[in-house]
Amino acid sequence: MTYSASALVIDDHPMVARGIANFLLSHCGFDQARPVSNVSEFWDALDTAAPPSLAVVDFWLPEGASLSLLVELKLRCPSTRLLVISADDNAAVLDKVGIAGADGFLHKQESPDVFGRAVAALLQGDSWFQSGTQFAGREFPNKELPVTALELGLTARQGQVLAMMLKGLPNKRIALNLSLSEQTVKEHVTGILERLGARNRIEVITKLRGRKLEGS
Amino acid sequence: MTYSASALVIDDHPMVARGIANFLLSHCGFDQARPVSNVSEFWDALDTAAPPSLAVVDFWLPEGASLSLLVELKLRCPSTRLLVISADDNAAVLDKVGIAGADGFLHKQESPDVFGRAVAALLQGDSWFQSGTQFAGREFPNKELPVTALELGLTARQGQVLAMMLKGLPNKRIALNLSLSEQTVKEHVTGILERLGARNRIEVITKLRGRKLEGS
DNA sequence: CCAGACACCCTACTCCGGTAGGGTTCCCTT
DNA sequence: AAGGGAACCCTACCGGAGTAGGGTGTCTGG
Repeated sequence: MTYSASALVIDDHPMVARGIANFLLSHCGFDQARPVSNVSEFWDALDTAAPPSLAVVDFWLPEGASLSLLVELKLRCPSTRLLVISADDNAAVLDKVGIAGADGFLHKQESPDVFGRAVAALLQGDSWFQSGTQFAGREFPNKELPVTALELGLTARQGQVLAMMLKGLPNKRIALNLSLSEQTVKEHVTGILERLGARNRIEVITKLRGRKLEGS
Repeated sequence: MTYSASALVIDDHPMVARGIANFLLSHCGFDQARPVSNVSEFWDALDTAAPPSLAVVDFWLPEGASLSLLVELKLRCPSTRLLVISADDNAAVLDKVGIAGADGFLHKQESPDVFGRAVAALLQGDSWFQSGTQFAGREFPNKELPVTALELGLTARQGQVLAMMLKGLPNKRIALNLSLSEQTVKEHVTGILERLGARNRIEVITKLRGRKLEGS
């Protein structure tokens, strides 16, 4: 279980990032754990080293950058496991995080023990969404909270296409609705899949579980 | 709009069925509308005549027969439009009805005017789910109410396959999980599609919108 | 005892979804 | 002026999904 594991930890409070990084080194068998405290530092770190096995991301980054960061990260380092931490126990947060491609979610005030188990689970390829219930779990009443296309790092057009994908429309129908060629729709779909880190439209649909997008 | 339209109306209270049938004849341009008040009568009527353009089905039939009746009907007469009526405004009802393949849903106490518009919408190929919001609408909080495979007229095996389909698993994976050949899975899938009146798995997923089945 | 339903397997085919790799236009920023 | 990104179009290809049409064995109810 203690392979060679590297981590990148981002939290806008440097001490927190540092603390987590140290914990990973001393208690989780990581041989590398770099703490950063802002987004550009984060990308720098990514560019100057091999993709880490784990990224720990604070949800409340300035300007709400975390969601797009998650998406972007999943895109650039598909193999990196994503653990999101937040001081906030809002179900909506957890929900959005799941959509954006995180592999796990934890409250900051969680005990080190739990933290360690979550990390272990992620490294093994499992998910960890607080209390072990996959974010599809029933205690999150799925309030149809709208997710904006922008939050997911999508273009406006991709957002329109995604909205129809979620209704279950096939490419041909979407093309008709938007007066496009089927091929163009396919390209938008490909873009969406890439962004959301899904392998096909079914994964997208099950991830977003019948949620609605901004512009209806 | 007033083609030759025929209807079959089932309600366990004969007077209600009769009243609706008359309304269809006098106000909706139907040239045939047969009221029946129990299930066997219903199937008899179906066997002895061409599939009607519209079926009006009371949700509260004895023994909760309406759900399986809907599924069965959709299977035997795919072209028949299905309007479900209920005295009950429980969101769960509306939800289940949508799953079972109904094209529209109405409260019994709805005004004749609305009733007429709903019927017209259905005959045009549209859906009608109370207040025009497609049953995907936001005012139904989607309580993850479990639907049993049996309620949908599925076999146990089909239920297992469906559960995995809803998680977004491809046939190959389902086959592995159940130790089956991919082909066998395909056949179960085909059976499910037939039953639920869907054209592909995506329609199934969007219809059931991430709900859970009985046996996990 | 036999019909029918169910579960299981097979080959062969079609169609749609998604990828790859070409191209044009518009617009925005450098 | 030049580059980049987004939107749009095309052909060609591959793999998964779903259908068609064959087959086997088991169990259950008339």
